[in-house]
Amino acid sequence: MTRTIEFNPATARNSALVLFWRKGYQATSLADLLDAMAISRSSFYATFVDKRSLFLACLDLFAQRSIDMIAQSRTEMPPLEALHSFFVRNFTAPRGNRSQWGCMLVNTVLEMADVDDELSARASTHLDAFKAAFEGCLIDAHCEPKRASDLANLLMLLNEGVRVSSRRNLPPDQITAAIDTAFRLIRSDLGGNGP
Amino acid sequence: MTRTIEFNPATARNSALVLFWRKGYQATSLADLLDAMAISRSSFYATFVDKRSLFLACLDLFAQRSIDMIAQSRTEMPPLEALHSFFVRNFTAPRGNRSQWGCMLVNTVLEMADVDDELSARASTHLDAFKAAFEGCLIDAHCEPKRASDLANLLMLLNEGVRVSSRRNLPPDQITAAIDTAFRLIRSDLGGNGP
DNA sequence: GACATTTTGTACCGGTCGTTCCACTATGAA
DNA sequence: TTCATAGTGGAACGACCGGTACAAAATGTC
Repeated sequence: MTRTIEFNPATARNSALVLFWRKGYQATSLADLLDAMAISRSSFYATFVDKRSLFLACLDLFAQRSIDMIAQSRTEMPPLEALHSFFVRNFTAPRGNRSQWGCMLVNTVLEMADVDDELSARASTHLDAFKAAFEGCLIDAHCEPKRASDLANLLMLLNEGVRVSSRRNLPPDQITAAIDTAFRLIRSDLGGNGP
Repeated sequence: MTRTIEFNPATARNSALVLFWRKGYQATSLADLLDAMAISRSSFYATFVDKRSLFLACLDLFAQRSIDMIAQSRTEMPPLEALHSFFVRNFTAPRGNRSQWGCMLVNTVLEMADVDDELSARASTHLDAFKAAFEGCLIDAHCEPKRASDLANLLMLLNEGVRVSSRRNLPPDQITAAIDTAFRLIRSDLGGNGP
């Protein structure tokens, strides 16, 4: 007896995304993918072309979701709190242990640098959107443009660092503490030298 | 005509280190290694056991060299300047474009998380030594133990972030500027709230 | 020159990789 | 009932993987 309903491509793609996110491109075999997506080899190629194309689609999907996450935080609370909560939420487990998988974009940049320029560059381009989002929040918080750009770059370093640290099985409070310290420094800088 | 002198294992291992550093474990094939090390397949297995063992040796070697780098900076200038220069030097090209390869430990943590626990954990353990070194510098700079630990954790995030950013082909001054901003904030925090 | 040692070149192993192909089966509409 | 569509299962592909085996060649020592 086989499945009686057509499989849902979006659901299958999402299963693939999770696998790529956790294990990266190279370590994820086709067998792993088919198993997780619960579709046959034939359906896979008919629907997603090939492994590489699917990975690119997942990369784009991941980026879009992440940016949406920042945008939503931004509608729910003051800009600086939104930023802070984005950082904390990213490695404080919401469901499962997603928080220990880091950021698929960061993972891909590192895995594919000097291996596959297109994949690495695509991930890096998506990361640029993060900087823009950070900068937007800072502008909203009445930060001068020059300093907003500076701090946004710093927040990028911080974000990438958090994504690395979250894959290291460190005591969680160690990272939250570091994030809190960073935001305390930033706030005091903004408060003390504001216009 | 073949080589007339025995190959130098240390030199060969160093060539392997560079390759692993740039391309990671999985993307580096045995053929790549033999080519870079300029030795035959037979000599490889006779001397380095297998690919995995060689990688572990390279990982340890990389960690030792990095820690030595911090220690040396620390003997050459005041502790806070030593820290700052460590950060800047790590992605300002000293020779070749080594600075664009990031940190082999960070690369390995990400590549091997959820793929090979032993390799990932070993890299992560080596990273712990960085935190200790950072903390030591801060203590030397007359920082209270509690705050030294806090700031060391923050510097770890910053360091990991720099190592990711350095693989992204960004304008270099963008990263230096972010590092400078971070150290400005830290200095002002230390100066304003010192004992 | 003879010998043991070291290194090389090469062929080969079993396994896995991503991909293609095709006969088969279930489904839904006419 | 017939027919097109959608999905399955599995065999087979060629390429490459890390690792082994072994005879030939170069080397240093006596």
